[in-house]
Amino acid sequence: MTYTIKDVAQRANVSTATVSRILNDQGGYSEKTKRKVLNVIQELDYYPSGIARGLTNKRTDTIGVLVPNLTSSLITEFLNGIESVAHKIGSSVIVCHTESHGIKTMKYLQLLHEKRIDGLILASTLLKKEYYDYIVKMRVPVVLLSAYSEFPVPYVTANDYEAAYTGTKYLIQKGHKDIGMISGNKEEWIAGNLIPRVEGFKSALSDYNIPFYESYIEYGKFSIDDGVTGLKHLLNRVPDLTAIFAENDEIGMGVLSAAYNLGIKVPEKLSVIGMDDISLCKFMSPPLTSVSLSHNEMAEKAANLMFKMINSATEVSNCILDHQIIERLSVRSQ
Amino acid sequence: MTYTIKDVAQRANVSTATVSRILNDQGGYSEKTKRKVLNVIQELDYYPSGIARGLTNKRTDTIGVLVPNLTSSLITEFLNGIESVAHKIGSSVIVCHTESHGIKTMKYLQLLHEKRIDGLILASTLLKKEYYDYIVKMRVPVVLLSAYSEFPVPYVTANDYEAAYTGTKYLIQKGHKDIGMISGNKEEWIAGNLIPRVEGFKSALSDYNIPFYESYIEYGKFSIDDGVTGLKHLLNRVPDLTAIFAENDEIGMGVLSAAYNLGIKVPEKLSVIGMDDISLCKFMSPPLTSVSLSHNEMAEKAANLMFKMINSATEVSNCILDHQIIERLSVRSQ
DNA sequence: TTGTATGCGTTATCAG
DNA sequence: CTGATAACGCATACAA
Repeated sequence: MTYTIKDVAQRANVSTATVSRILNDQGGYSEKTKRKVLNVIQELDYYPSGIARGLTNKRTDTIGVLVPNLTSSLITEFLNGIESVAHKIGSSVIVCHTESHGIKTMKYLQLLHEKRIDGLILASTLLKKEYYDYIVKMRVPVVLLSAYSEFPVPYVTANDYEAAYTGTKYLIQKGHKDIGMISGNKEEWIAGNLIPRVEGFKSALSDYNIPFYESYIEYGKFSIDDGVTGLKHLLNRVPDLTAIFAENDEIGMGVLSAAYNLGIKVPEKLSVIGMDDISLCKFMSPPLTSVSLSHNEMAEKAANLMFKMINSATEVSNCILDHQIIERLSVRSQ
Repeated sequence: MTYTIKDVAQRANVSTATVSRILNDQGGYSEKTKRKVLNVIQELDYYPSGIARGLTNKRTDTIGVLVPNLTSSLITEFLNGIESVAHKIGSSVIVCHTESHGIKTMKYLQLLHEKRIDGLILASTLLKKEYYDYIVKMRVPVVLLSAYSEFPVPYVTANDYEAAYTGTKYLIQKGHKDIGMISGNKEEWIAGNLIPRVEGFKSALSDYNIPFYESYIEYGKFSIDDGVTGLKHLLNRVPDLTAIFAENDEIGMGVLSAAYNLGIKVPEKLSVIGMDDISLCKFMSPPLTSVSLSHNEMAEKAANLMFKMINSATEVSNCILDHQIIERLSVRSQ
């Protein structure tokens, strides 16, 4: 038997209104009745129904988080950060694994709509027009995490262009001239980012008068596997690369792995740098140098932004975070 | 403006009852009215309120998943599997990151109770009496994933004892005699598992007449960091170990990392085997040999079990899954 | 300080 | 086949 506010009211000889007031600290009751009611609540081990509450309050204390991938460390670190601030604020998070599928994403959006979530975070996902249209109809605050959009939706992200520039420059200053890049999905980057990382890579090369060839870039997806196949392809095309700029750490890990299996010593024969600085980097062999985009901060900022929007309905500004090179052992001077 | 069933009913000149019937495919209406109503629904882009529905149906199509850790790959792979079957069934999952804290766990249990979730999965978490008591009061189906309990709660787990035995035996048959083990939290294992992995380790040693010393075991937690500090401590105590049996892959990864930084070649100087076979194993340098516990299957089995319980309220049986050694390159013959 | 009554958006039980 | 209407569990405006 699970009790209702009525049960509590009856046992305490008060009205449900009074119980409700006490439950919500609204004032307007004597200390005595408060104690009486609180006692009954304890006795019955009564917990108010969140759904009934949601029905009247139009607020479910639940948010949705859309992620394209649950096996990516970056994403789960995002999830971690979001969950943390949500819990602090008293909200729960529903995880929605979209697998980058348009259809699954739409289905999830509808589901979240039915569940009447208070807010929504899209992590590392490209905001298609279809999604955007639906979201405005839902009328819930949204924020983009690690993504950018032309649509008027607040985002929290890094300056991918500059970060990639910095990373590439780092390699150059270490004396590397033959630098390959393994990038993720081309279209997704172009659409979902302010300026893609590849551009930063190219700019750095150009600024330091290093010739650039399209064949030095390998496009794939964003997973570890893409790092391993990426390296192989790249090395087939241009064997004398001395350094690899990996679009993200998962790809970087793939490169490390492929290099190991190919018998290519890192960093002796090949330097590798990644991006994001996920927590696994430092445990790689060798530890992976990476451009940190302070994604922990990013996730928390995004979540805080969203809750702010939920509470004040005020439009908020975007946020572009800083980056920083974390030197480890996967890069050496040429 | 977000529409209600009333709006739909009015526009279609029918009663809300009829709309509801059509919405739920209950029959008892003409094709004509069905089309009419469906049209209006499309026009308005109406989606029924899940919370209102939940209030009457006493079913929220939402489950809770308690995880002790969101940065562990094993856990997120569990989450991945659970989310996948939940979504197939039309349920959403609320992630609850307990951080192994008793207090946070209780808070989460209460929260989930308020949210009136349909079911609950505890992943890799020790079911304390306090939790158990609360859960029976909640009256929701629970299943333990990768854990065991004396309380009458169904669980889906591996035979940790045998798996560890097999892993150790594998090392022994490769000619190793000086094998160290890095284990997780001692108390948690004893309480949360049928027979802890350490016991399998000891039994194998004993069966093959290899003397066992307590100093060969290092206890820590379950993270990568524990693997790196674990190896250091172990090597301090007994420097001529030729192999390490890591209680799980995260620890194994830590061992690999520490070995690299210590200049100890794996597998030439030190063999390492992990457990769980998380997807990162094959990308390590060297690729980490591991005892696979088919945790993908485990997660899905647990989720399916829980949904079965939700739907039929029938008590279900436990499930103990098989294991298998996945040979890679981190172990070599002595 | 407290209680009554109504609404929140559905579903379900009755009648018709 | 269809329509009132009463729940579901809570919050709140309005009375008292």
